[in-house]
Amino acid sequence: MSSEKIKELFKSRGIKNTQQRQLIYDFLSKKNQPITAEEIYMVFSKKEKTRMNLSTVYRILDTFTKKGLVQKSGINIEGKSTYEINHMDHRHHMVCVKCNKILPIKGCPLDGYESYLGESTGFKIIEHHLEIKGICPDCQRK
Amino acid sequence: MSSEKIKELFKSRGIKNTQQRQLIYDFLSKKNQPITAEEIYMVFSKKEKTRMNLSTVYRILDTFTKKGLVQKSGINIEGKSTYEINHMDHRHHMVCVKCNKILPIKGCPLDGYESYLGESTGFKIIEHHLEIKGICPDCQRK
DNA sequence: TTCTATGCAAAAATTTTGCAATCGT
DNA sequence: ACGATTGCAAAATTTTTGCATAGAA
Repeated sequence: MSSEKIKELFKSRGIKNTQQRQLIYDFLSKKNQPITAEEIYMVFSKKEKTRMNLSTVYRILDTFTKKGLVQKSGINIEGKSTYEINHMDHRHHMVCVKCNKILPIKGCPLDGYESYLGESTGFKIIEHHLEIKGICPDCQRK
Repeated sequence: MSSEKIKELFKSRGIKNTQQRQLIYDFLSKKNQPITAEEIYMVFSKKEKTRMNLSTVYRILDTFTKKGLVQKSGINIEGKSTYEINHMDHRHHMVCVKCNKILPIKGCPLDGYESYLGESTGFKIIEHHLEIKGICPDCQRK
């Protein structure tokens, strides 16, 4: 997504277009994985050209979350919260218990099941949350 | 589960049977829902008869997790990690967001899917965790 | 220009740790 | 009695906040 497109997206949501917000949004949309605020901070604080404070990262993630651009993921990495782009399409992940690598899963295995469950139990289902843990191919070889 | 049964369970896992561990295990198995360390602490620190320190709660949860009795849930409540009993029989629940009623689900909707996922990605899948939220029939009528 | 966002430093909140006292076997 | 567990206080870590400055509309 181009810088101009992101700017438009921000405008449509009433988010002021700042350099830091551009950078974080762009980064998250490319990352496509739950990531901690600190990881984001590390990426940018190392670069000479960008000014980026950890507080700012937290504040921007908070803003994005409130505006629905980002969501706090259920996954914690070393005790830190993680965030990810809020794909309009519902998505799940696998987490490697050894290296904490996160892999998105294509599609949702509960598609269809939810409506079946709702009908058979009378529950009005609002959302679900699925976490799959395992060992990734790399760590299996070690 | 009786105090004696819990004691046996501890013994079988090499966990020393202390008063605090009994209390926490008993509480968690009845609670049957993700809960924060602080919530557990609050429950017991208010009672005259029990001594229970927040550090102890964290340490016990850590011990239980390592021994497989408890698992850290993916869900964070107000920025705090949550923990829940690790049921040996693989089971899922629906939680009513209005009255917190919990309804077990028959069967696991991911049966079969896990092996498919493992094969197609090379991940060695260890476990999964599913939470379904909705509004129960009773609360829909209100 | 005006209002908001950022950086910085400090505070608040959560989780972990060291050590002496206590408890369980 | 011995080693493990707990309470307490303090440290470490993560997240939030106040305020002056810089930046966007």
